[in-house]
Amino acid sequence: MNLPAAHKTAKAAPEQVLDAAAACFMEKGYAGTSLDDVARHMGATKGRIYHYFGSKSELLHAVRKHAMGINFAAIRPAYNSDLAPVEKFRAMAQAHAYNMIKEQAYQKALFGSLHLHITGGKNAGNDALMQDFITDRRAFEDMFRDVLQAGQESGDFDIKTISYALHTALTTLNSTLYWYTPRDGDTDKDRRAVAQELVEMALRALGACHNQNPKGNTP
Amino acid sequence: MNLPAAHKTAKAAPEQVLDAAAACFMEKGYAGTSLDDVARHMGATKGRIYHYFGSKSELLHAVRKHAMGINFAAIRPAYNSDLAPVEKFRAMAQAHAYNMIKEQAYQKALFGSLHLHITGGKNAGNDALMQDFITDRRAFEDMFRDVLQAGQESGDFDIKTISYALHTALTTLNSTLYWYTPRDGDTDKDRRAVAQELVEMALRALGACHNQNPKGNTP
DNA sequence: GATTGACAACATACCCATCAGTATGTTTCT
DNA sequence: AGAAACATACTGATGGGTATGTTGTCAATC
Repeated sequence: MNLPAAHKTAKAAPEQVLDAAAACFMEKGYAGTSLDDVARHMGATKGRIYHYFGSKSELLHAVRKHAMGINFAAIRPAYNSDLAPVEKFRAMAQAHAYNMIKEQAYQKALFGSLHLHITGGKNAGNDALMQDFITDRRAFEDMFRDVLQAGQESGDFDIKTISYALHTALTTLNSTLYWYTPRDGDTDKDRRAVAQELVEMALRALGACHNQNPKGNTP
Repeated sequence: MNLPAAHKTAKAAPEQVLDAAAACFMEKGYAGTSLDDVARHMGATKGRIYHYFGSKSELLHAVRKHAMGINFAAIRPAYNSDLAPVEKFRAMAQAHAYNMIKEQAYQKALFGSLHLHITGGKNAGNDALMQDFITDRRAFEDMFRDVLQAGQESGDFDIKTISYALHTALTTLNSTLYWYTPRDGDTDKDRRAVAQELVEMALRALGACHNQNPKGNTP
């Protein structure tokens, strides 16, 4: 009822807050970021934030939710396809690895929070919200787990312990978050190439030696 | 000159502070940890901390230094050996992966800080201290890089981009920090077995397919 | 079509708890 | 006695949260 007409709407206001929060959480971590920081990052004040989000932890949760939404959307098409395990994994992995490169802000904010939960216990925000997020994360991992399991049973993968293999593969695909610095002149093609190399290594780690990828995949 | 005699010295006082700091930084992150938290964790007060360390960031730096010292000590024997590239990598990787499991507190504190630097820029502590740490970290990575390069040139590894392969391998070996929860009944043997599975996957990711490890390594 | 009023969408100003750092004791050993 | 090894008490600044003010927009009414 109060859409800013059709002036020159850059982006919806709540999403601007989310973007600013993601950027700040990425740069300085959740605890290290003040709401004044977030507000300053978008040229506003705290009033703007509290108008849309009830608290700091709620804002974090919204950022995480947004990030997870992106992640699910990225791999779902491949997951729902009827490809064979190895090829399905390749498609999902490629989409995910590429996604990690492209949405660094949200993903780093998410992983920073995730890291603290795993390691610490009951910190970093409301517990109910955190639990909800853990459930999402679990569902996401299970999509990959399914494919690994299917591939193991069909003999296409050579996996010893599913859990270890799953974490290793996902960690590999996520690894760009920890070392890839976005260049100013990097094209979409570059990013896809990086993702593809990671996918190849992940596939080899899973023991899927018997496939030469035909150079082009999931165009 | 002031060693606490030979009473029942559990541990040197400064190291107690380091341990407490590492534990707190692991649980709640650097920014999320107050020095009162650290003090409370060892049943003392801030006076104790400031008696040995000049500031919070200096304390963080000491924790990182300590962690890096452990890391170097873990892989140096294998690095200085005259093993062939693949076997040298296996030995280094095994030692490192095991080390990550055993020294979780220091390592998580270290990686939390590392993560913020990579992603953020000039935060999380004094910049000179941070630069010193980055140098250490670089030197550590280079030890693995050397072995990868040697293995690539000798044809023992099948690596496309050294940098990507290096990060993938290290990330895999570090990955336990993000998912392995130390059980109460886990023996040293268990930990070594987990490490070994990761090493095998890392080796396969590096294209070192042509070796069946003879079940026992670096005893 | 001008007026009004109600509400969204913020900004400003303020409150209070927390926290890094300091200044000053107090104890214990040598 | 003097210094190491702390504890206690305090300070200034920061930050999450709140309370209140201000502005623009739209819809009903006149």
